[in-house]
Amino acid sequence: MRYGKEHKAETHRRVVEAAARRFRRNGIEATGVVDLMADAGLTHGGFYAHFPSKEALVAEVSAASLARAAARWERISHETDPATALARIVQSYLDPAHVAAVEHGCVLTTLGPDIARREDARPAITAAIRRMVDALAHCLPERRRRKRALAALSTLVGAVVLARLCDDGQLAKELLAAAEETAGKAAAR
Amino acid sequence: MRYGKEHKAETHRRVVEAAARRFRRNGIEATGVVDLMADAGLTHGGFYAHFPSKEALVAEVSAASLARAAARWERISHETDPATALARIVQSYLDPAHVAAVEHGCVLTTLGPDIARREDARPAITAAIRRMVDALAHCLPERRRRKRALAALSTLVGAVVLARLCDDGQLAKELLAAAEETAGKAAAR
DNA sequence: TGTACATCAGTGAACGCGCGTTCACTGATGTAC
DNA sequence: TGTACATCAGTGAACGCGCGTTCACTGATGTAC
Repeated sequence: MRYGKEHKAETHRRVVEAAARRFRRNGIEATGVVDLMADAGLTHGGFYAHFPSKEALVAEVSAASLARAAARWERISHETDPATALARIVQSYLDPAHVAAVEHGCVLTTLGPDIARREDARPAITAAIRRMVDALAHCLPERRRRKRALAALSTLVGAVVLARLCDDGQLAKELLAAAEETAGKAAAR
Repeated sequence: MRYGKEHKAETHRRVVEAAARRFRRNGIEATGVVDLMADAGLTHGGFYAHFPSKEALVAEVSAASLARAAARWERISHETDPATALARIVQSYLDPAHVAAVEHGCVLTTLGPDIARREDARPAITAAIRRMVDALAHCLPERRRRKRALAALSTLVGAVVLARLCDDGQLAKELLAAAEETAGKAAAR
């Protein structure tokens, strides 16, 4: 079964993506190596040709997932005018449909407390948070822009965590709407 | 080993408290029944005289822990003048020392995404969130008080989740300070 | 007051199970001649 | 161009281990007489 040089990297990517979905939907500990390899169309034995351990996969998944999110925010914040960019970022983050799609949701809100306990995952996550704050700051007027960006990110993350905890869809929507107003209008002040 | 009537209830409370600490510090799945019973000074076999399953314990722990937090906020918001009450709630939630003490931290920030996946834990959590929002609203001036309370809670929760993810203590402090200003000054607007 | 018995919170061995990880093996393809 | 060999991504049986849960048992105390 020898393959071309792209092949292994491509498989690696597929496993990381399968893990990203499973971890977010079912939790990290509840996801077995067997499960996620099966999702990627493989058997479990091959796992250790790609990753030294499950912990290393967790670190890679969270780093890759957040780096992608940060890159998306950077793109939006540089390609459009500030006010539109901010609205796009905030609205897509707080979109109820996006909140419902846990398996594709931002890792900060789906795995946050869990990866905070894993020391080796944190450096890359910190870097991504910094990039996200900077992207938000880029959309804001100059006065106290950094402070506002930091607060806006907190509001976004908290609203999504809370909306997912709520049994009651009405309360969840209220939380998202209130957060959108607070984070979205940071620009108008 | 027959005991007085208070005894079993007291043991039950001790197990719930031990579990609350372990779950927050190490995560729910990483905490075994053996571990938390040992913390409470017992052996694992007795667990099922107190709880039908580990899942039931998880639901009880999160409900009890959040009910206590909600009750505290209600007490503060009714015992002091609105501005002081808001400042006390916000400052204690965002206190770096409190952020560091994961095992005593608010369940919304330590176990949030994890308990959002457990259907049977959510009704009690939703009720506690509602009480916390109402307590915050009680500290705010009348105009759009509910919306501000909802946004403030999101900001508090998000800031603590993010601060715990940050490798870098400086960035963590910035996040907390920015959140304090946004959530704390909701009253002054 | 003293004795016999019932109660039941807590014990600890045992269960089946799925976990993360290892490793000898397979076999399709790239490479050397 | 054709053949022999080396490579190595992926396979699947096997490992020890700790998990959640069950259950027959213990023995200190409350209760009945």
